[in-house]
Amino acid sequence: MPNSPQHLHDVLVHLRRIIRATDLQSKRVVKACGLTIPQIMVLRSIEALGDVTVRKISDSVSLSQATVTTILNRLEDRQYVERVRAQKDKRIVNARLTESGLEILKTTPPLLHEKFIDEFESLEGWEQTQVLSSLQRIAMMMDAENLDAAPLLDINSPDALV
Amino acid sequence: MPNSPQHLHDVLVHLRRIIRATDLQSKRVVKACGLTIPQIMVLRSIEALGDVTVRKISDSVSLSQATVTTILNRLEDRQYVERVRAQKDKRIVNARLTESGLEILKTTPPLLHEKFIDEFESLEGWEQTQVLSSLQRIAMMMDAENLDAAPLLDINSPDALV
DNA sequence: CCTATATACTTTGAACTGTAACTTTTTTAA
DNA sequence: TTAAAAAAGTTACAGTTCAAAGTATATAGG
Repeated sequence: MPNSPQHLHDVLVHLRRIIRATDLQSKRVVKACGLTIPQIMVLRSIEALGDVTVRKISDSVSLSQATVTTILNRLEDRQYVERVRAQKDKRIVNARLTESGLEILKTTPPLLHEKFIDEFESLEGWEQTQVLSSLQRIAMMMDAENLDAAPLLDINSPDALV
Repeated sequence: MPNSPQHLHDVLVHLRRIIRATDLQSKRVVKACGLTIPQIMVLRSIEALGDVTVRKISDSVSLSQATVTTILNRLEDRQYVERVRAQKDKRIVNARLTESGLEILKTTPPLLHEKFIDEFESLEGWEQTQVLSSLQRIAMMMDAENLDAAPLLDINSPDALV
């Protein structure tokens, strides 16, 4: 018989640790290259998708439009990105990488900690799959927006974002 | 043969979705009871541990001391908590729940979305265990502080924090 | 005793994050 | 045609989060 209340509590504890570890990794990455993880994800997303709207970036990196706007502001201040208003529909803003943006992207480290990467890669294939599918399951269960069961394995994001 | 780069990328994507879902849930909880998830976790931690130092709270909720301080500031402003300086060692600050603090705690909803709780509880016992152990594994692999393999199942946190 | 170090906590500064309200532009419908 | 509704972004605001620097107190060594 599963002990759900205890398990749920443990889920919460582990999630908090994971969120914290992610924050800490972002600080490490900042020290290494001057950009935070969300900034790098936005840059890579623009690189992968070409000139792209704020909405598409926000879908691609799982952040709200408002958050992407503030991140774009900072990236634009530093001239890694420029905004180009679309001609046919003037509501639309396309983000575009600058030369410096392309340059800095080359200096960015992996977004997951090396320890994590090493340990994950040292897992057996079936273990990797199990971890991944659990993670996918949790992501789906937590996604209160899509109340219908979303199709599995619908990952069609730009690659090499790690 | 495992396709690690793709898997690592997928791990990152799912983690981001999970972090976002957690943020969104916190906003929902605020609407329901006026407190954010971190605030509730701190309050429950104080409730569970009794008069307790900032350091212990920060360990218990997996947040830095500085973060707990700012959360305590807000909770103290609203008089849910009071700080009591220890007599024998005046560096130490103990946090204590007030009457209102105890009251408000009774009104707080579960910290995981109801959809998540329902779906998690509907899983088979072995599935719950698998999800939980994957989560624990990820949390451990991401924890760059503890480079040695931490012992499994060392969960001794106060209960009913969900 | 007195200085150096360590501990407990707070402050500061910068970034992330979302909702709600707002502006501008486009589309729809009367 | 023109008013209403929708869509794309931005702004305002409040909270979270951490590292690093700062403050106050305690302990250890000379």
